Amino acid sequence: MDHRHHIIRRGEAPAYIQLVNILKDQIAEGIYLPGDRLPPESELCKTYQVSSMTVRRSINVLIDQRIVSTIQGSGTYVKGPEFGDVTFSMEEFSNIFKDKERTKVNIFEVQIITADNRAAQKLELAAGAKTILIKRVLVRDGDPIIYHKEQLIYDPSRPIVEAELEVTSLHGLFIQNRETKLKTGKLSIEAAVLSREEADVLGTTQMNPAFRIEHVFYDLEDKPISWGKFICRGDCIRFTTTIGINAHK
Amino acid sequence: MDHRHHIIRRGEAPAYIQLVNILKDQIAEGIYLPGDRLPPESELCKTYQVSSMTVRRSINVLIDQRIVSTIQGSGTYVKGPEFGDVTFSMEEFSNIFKDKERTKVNIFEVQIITADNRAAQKLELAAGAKTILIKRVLVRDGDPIIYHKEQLIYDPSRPIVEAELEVTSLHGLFIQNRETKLKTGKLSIEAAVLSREEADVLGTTQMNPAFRIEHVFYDLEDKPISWGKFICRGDCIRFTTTIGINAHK
DNA sequence: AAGTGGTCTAGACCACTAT
DNA sequence: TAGTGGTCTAGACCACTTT
Repeated sequence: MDHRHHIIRRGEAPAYIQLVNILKDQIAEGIYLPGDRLPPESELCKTYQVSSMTVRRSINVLIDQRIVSTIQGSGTYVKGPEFGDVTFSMEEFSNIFKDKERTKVNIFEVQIITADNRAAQKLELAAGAKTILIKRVLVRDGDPIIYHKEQLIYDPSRPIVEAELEVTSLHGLFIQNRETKLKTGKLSIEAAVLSREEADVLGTTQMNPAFRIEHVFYDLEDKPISWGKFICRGDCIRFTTTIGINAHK
Repeated sequence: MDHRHHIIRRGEAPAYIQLVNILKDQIAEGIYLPGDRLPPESELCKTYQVSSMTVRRSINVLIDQRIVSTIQGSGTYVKGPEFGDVTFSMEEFSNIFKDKERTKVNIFEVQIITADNRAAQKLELAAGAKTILIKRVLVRDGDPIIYHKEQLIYDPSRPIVEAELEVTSLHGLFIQNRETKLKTGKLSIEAAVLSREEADVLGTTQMNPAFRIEHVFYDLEDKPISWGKFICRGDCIRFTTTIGINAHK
């Protein structure tokens, strides 16, 4: 592979991006190996005829991408791929919800129930407080693939209106809108096997593998709004990612 | 909560970090709500007495953190938390391997076998080629929690030496070292239930939930080196993360 | 035309590391 | 002390949106 050794002005990508790509190419080709020191920034300035700020910005991008790390006063060093740096994105998962042509959300149960200990703890409620239980199923191409079970805090002083339910509506969670009342959330993924009820809802057999994604959402005052779980058929969902240098072309 | 409205020079955090925190605080307090436009950068320059480059850098940090997004020529807008932005880190998982006090890796099987179709495809080998099969189990505090099954390409023209096995040794994967020969990898997580063999190795009962993390690692020439799976007891591993604004204090 | 985000410079200054 | 990373400025220029 041939790689560029200078930066094109006018109408090309920004200089700092071009420099990022040049350095990434050189690392990917093995010109700089893990542990090697890159040329000092002052030298990169001269070589590529850019200012120190531009070089700095390029290096910062490489640091963000965990391709290099720096030691002040010493140099910039190429990192090897590290397992601990790996992240999995929920984007694929989220895209299932956004594809309105193929997917449909059915609410099949809504009722007001008394929170059990676990729910009360998660929602920071007194034991015996009331919550709204919502059960939804997400259907893609006619097949149920995600079962969502959620409890919302129920404040008797305020009437429940549809808009209230919308607070954590699946649509609102995945598509940005101006009415979002959520500030933060905590999520955790665990491996599970389907219970009888879950298997029934998802139209599959009990004991099949599944992901359970538990969530608690909080409002602007950091008070819990809802607690629930997405139960996803394991044969429909898989999280993938890459480690190391992602090709930029 | 009281929040600062000016930037402290001398000995404090860098100006751009302080500005990031000021803006994050204001968003967290609801002064700017999702969909709102932040003050123009020129105004932030005047208000906080910093240069445009410094403001820009702060905004870039907020963009990276998915707290705001910008529309050129229009403004900088506060985002609400979005599911698609969520990522899960393998850091917790990786830390299990790094804790050398509590964890031990046992190789309990090494043999040369003929690659089946699936292995040959993943490793880009001709059908019937030979691979080295390695089975390891990771034990923490005496309990087996992760079972690692891996096939390395076997090149008869090169003798197999210990160093060769080290290429994808668990240690090398998790701790950065200068001998890393890997360039990239592909990883995917699936939900699974333990097979008979897996349950035996992990000392638990069949049909328990588990994560299976499949991996393919590639060398500098983008040729596959190894293919394998980590099988993790579901009751030992859980991936957690947060959504929205992370408190900076 | 005016306002807003986005890139870039040339150099200053500071903090840290190596020798 | 010399070299290296890290922050910051004051202003220039460009691309895009809004009015």
